[in-house]
Amino acid sequence: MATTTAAQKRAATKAVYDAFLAGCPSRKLLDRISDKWVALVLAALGSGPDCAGEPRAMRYSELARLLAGVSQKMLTQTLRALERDGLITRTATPTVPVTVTYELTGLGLSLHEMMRGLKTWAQANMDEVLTNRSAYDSRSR
Amino acid sequence: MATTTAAQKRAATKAVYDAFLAGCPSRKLLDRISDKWVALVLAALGSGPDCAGEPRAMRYSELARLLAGVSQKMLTQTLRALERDGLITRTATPTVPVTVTYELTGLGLSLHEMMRGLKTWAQANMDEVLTNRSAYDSRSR
DNA sequence: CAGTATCCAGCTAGATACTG
DNA sequence: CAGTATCTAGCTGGATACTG
Repeated sequence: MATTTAAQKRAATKAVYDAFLAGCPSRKLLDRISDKWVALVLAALGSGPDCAGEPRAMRYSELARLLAGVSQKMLTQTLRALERDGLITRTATPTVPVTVTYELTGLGLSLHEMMRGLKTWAQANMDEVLTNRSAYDSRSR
Repeated sequence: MATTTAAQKRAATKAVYDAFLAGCPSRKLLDRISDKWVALVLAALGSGPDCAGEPRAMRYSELARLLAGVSQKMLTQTLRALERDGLITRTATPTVPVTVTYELTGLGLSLHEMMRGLKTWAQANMDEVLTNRSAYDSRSR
């Protein structure tokens, strides 16, 4: 039926695109790293407090103190998610009271490196974006 | 007063960290690109429908058709945000009815290149993440 | 110390309807 | 064709309180 061809084409396109989205590794990656606290935990474990040091293990309370403003709920949730993905390891030492440390895995370290590339782009270009933004705003107002 | 020193220290740390967060270019970049439709529009304008072609201008309706599932509201909102940031240009041709095309700027193209690096990491490593994820789930259940 | 459990306010995405 | 306007349901994140 020639009259349904166009509609069929569009449906096919949508199906392909939906599948692309659902399976897209980039989308999954973005979903993970775009989380505010994920990025910060990664930065903390990967580069220390000032984002300029060495990767090192940190305790739960140390992270909580460093990421000022994070709620316990979000910190725990974030750490669990990263552990689940194999990006960090959780180590509990049965002292009294218990001591728990978190550390980047090789995979987590690799992700951290990738995010430094992102950081480089941001430092090089976000000023221009911000300039464009305020120029646009003053024009339309 | 020596008794307030610890509290003062923590308050100072928090203040520094809050300032770091507010001004951090990386944070602003993440806020922009983590948006689902931003990433998709960038990919569409930068690499064509199949993410493998050349950067080219596209019409509003063409984008709407390609990004199957996007609402008019979100598409318009996304395009406005990208235009505001100087990442794409909007060109309206006064035909009847009006024709509007969107195209990446140099800055937008540069961002698109950066995101291809992210895509590379995702394609190389997300499989491992997904494996870890299901292993973790089957362990704890 | 290192969490877990619960509740709720705020924002946002999407559906829907309308227009120059 | 390319939008704008409005409404609302659902999710997310934070505050709070409790615990092995």
